[in-house]
Amino acid sequence: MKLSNTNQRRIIIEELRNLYTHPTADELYVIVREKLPQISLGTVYRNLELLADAGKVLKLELSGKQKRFDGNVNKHFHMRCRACGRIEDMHADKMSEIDRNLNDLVDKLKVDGYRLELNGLCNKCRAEEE
Amino acid sequence: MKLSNTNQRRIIIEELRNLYTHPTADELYVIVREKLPQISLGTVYRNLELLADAGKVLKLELSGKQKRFDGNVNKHFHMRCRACGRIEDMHADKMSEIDRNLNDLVDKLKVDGYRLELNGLCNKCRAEEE
DNA sequence: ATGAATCTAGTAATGATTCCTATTATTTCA
DNA sequence: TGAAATAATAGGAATCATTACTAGATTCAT
Repeated sequence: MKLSNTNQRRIIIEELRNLYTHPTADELYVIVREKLPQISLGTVYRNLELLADAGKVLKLELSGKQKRFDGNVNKHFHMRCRACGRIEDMHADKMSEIDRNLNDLVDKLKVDGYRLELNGLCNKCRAEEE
Repeated sequence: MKLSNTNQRRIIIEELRNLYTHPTADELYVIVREKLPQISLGTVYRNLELLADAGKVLKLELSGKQKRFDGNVNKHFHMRCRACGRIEDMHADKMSEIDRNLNDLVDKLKVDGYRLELNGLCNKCRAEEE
């Protein structure tokens, strides 16, 4: 099925790409409503699903009961902060080395791929701890 | 809070340890009911939670909407089969090497730990594909 | 054995997500 | 351009995994 160009869809993807918080569908709904007050939550869910299928956004199946979404489709890792629960991106400088490590792993185990969630302290909570 | 020794709890943990299927709470409920026909689903949920807190079973937060449980608390990986959805254990012979790889990763990223889900074909589906 | 602590079955409530439907918007191409 | 065809929407209902509640039963520590 071909995706139409609707206002709702355009604004959903636009707002998601402006965020670095990996919002849940309902969090994004609140934000999108500032631009489109009559949009429905179902529309947000449906579009996030379709956009994820089309590879335009990432659907994150991390721990926790709600799914989260990411407008950044470039390869990177996610860390859940053990203090506040926020999801933080890990744009490691050592990315290529880590990537090599994990590809080795996939190779050795003869599998297709992996899903990795890191656990630790986000920058904010680390700062507060000191 | 100290855990009492109830029939229900004993049989739940016993049955879980006999399984290698990483059952959901409701799947385990069906099995436990063969021994305790009047047990309630809530009891299964509550006990799995308590046993996980006590480190006696593992609560797996993998992708998919239902949580799964594992009576094997030794360190190992899980793979979700892309064909049938089953969760299979990865008791890699190369475990120690993999473990080293991942500990390096944690070290480099300065995080506390990780949660890894592998994706691939389980033994059964691989056999059927041939 | 007994009082305190813990647990149970059964049921209700919750909350994230999906489904449904009548209506509206977008696309296609004659 | 302007129908007809396709896809999308708002709003609300339904689903389903999980958690919460409660009165009565079991287990524990002494």
